[in-house]
Amino acid sequence: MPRPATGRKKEAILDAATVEIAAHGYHGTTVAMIARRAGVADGTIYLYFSNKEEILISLFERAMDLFTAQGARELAGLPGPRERLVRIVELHLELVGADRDLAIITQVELRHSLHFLDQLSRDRVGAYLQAMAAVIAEGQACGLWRCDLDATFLAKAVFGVLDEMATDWVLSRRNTRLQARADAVVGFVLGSLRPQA
Amino acid sequence: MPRPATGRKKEAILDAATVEIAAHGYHGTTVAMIARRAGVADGTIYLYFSNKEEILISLFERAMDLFTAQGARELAGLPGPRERLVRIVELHLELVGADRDLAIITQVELRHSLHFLDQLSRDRVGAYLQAMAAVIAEGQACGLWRCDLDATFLAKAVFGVLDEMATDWVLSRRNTRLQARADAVVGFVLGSLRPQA
DNA sequence: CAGCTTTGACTGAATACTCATTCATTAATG
DNA sequence: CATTAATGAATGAGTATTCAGTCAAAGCTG
Repeated sequence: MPRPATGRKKEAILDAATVEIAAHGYHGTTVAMIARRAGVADGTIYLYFSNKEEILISLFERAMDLFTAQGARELAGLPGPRERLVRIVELHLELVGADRDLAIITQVELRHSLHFLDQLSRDRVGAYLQAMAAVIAEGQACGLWRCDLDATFLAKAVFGVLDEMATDWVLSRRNTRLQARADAVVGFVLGSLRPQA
Repeated sequence: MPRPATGRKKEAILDAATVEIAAHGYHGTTVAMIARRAGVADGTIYLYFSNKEEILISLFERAMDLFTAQGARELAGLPGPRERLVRIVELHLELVGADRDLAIITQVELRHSLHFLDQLSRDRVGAYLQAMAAVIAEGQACGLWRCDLDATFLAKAVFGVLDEMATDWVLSRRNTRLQARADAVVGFVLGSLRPQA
């Protein structure tokens, strides 16, 4: 191997790790398996990642960066909180549903240990929840949605629904598309936010 | 120690495993750690469980049996679907919130591998979801709740909300009680089920 | 440009562990 | 005594990580 564009290997390692970890789980995947699939030597992994766990973290961060980038881009143009929330729901299901291997990792493998989940939750997912809560608060402020429940609470509830749909899809063997549930979820969520009678 | 009441040790091992796994995670807990806390020898564990994973499974099944037993008992006396669903929400939060160590295991540690989660999901959690869907379908049948969404879907959505609240509580460091969120969750869930305007 | 030097990305066998599981032995019991 | 629960040291399989060495390319020099 001469001196090929550095950075290609890092991507190759992350791609290989996604496939292997989705198939065998984090603990069932050895560093050697990832190296083999990526077409690099075991040691090469350690030129790009300081340890096995960092591969998993990088995987998640790469995915989350794409997610938030696309989210920010798409939401910018939308006029009201209703349109934005609907788009958030659609995007969530669309992006998680786009790559089953990655979905297995985000919905199952990443929920490893308290310490791990705690850290992820606090950082990236926390920001996502806050963004959702802001949209909901806006809808509350203009009288569109119920105000008897806290926007942060409502955001968590909506996230819970989305997350459960995603996990259910990952675990279901049938060959459905996650996106197909978007209408039902939108119906549920908008229903739940209507002002109380 | 030769022949003391058999069965006590099994419980002791499960209790010890709950504490250790909650503190260090499943993979961070060694069989020796569980044995030490339970006050038995390493080998004794294998008189009661065929391997380490079976300890985790037994743990979950013991908890789930208590859960469904109490659920069945409490729901029997309630007149309508509304009362039953409210009680399901309250019980879910009450029982998960009653033991933080156990909650760490059900909300975090058990979600380890696809294979594992898949199996649990299909069996015990599947039965729980079906019971909830039955209550919702009943409410739909008597015109109490919206009929434009499938009862099975609605049950999953409600479960998602409950599960997210539980996970959020487990990860939050503040010393709140999970039960304290019951009113908000009930408000959200009943709101989401109202018939569409 | 032709030889020479330097570089550092890459390799993969060897290391240095950790732990689940076993089983020969011990001791309580009826 | 015979039986059997219980023990815990020994085993050995499995694997993350290291590191001494390789070699293609880039830089240097006259």
